[in-house]
Amino acid sequence: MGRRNTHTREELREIALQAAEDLVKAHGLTGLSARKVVNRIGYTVGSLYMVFNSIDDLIVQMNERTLDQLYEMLAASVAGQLSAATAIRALAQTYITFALTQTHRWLAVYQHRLPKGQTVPDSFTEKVTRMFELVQQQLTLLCPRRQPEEVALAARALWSGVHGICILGFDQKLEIAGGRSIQEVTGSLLDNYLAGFTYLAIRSNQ
Amino acid sequence: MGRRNTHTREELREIALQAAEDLVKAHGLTGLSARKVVNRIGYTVGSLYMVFNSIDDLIVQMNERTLDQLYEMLAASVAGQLSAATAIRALAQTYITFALTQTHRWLAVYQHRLPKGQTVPDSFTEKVTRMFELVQQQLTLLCPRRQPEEVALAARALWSGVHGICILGFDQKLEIAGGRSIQEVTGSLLDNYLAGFTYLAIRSNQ
DNA sequence: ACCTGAACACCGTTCAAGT
DNA sequence: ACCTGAACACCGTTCAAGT
Repeated sequence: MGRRNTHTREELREIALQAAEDLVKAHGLTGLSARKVVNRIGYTVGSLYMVFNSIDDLIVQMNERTLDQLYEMLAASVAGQLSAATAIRALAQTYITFALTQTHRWLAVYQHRLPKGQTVPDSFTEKVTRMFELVQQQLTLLCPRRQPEEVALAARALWSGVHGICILGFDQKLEIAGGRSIQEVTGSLLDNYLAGFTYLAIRSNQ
Repeated sequence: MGRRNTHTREELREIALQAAEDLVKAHGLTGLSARKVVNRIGYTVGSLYMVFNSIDDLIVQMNERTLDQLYEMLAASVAGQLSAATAIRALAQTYITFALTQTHRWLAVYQHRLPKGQTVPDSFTEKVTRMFELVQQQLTLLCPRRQPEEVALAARALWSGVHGICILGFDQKLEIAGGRSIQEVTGSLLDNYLAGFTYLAIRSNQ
């Protein structure tokens, strides 16, 4: 026993995070445990604590990777758009598609909660902020004469709205009981919010 | 040991749910466990399974009580309002206040997820639907000429939006990084969405 | 019929002991 | 320095045994 050195610390971190991701993909955050992760990579429980402070630390790092991948897809979906209006709709559609196809990984980002006193690292918060800024940029293009603070507020309202629709959509809380699809509800949110946002902008300039 | 009969089945269920609620109030859903619940009420683990099918069953029943109380407060806040517009704002404010004051109980409703194949009972879904209908009623009063399906869609979009803002607001995901208060973001959502919803209604009637 | 408490298969985390 | 595996204090769930 002891001292195998088949992997560097960084390699160990990498394969552990990959194993964690696979477990979450297959069974959700509930299906993840320290022992299951190390079983997958041929180590024992103790070794996990050479690379991670706790199982929560591992989960946060796994979730940061999910946020990275989500951001890449969002950024890519904006790139090809001709107008700010279509770009915002593309962002929403990409977010929904990610939530629909990577449901377990996406849910894990929001489901996981750190114990009492702990807070998520700055790197995590930055990745969330980046997403809001992507929306904010397009809203600025849509209404260039609006105050930046108003646009920042709008980006948060709109993006939280899309997120809320996705969250409730998966909890059988939307579809059931005469409910509508996530796409339809998001369409209503974007149509009416953006109409209001641009209309009120015109009014305030008169 | 055995056969104390100090409580009826219904009383046992009641004090167990109350103990669970107290634990969640104090420490969140993570602070809840079958053993902690029975410790609080002077029983042993096994007895819990006389009244509940599983710990998830207990949590679902506890969450239904939270939804009941939330609904009562929402319904009460609408009662005193003079217009549909102020009623909708009152609903949002009551929802936010509930989330801010009963954070742990409110979070537990959305945080808890049933294992793989299981679904939440119909009684649970109905309690969620009731909330949407409260908003839907006011939107119907606000725009009486709109198709009922459009109003239903709007209620879901608007309410999911408010919910999303609350959820992200507590995950340090809104406030941090030049963020705004939950109240401000909700204000932006309501102002712009309702402006768009009523404006587009006028346009379509011209 | 009601309730216990031991048993089982799990957790996360720590750490002396081995190489 | 790296890694193990036993130990500890927890889980949820079951069920024979007691009253």
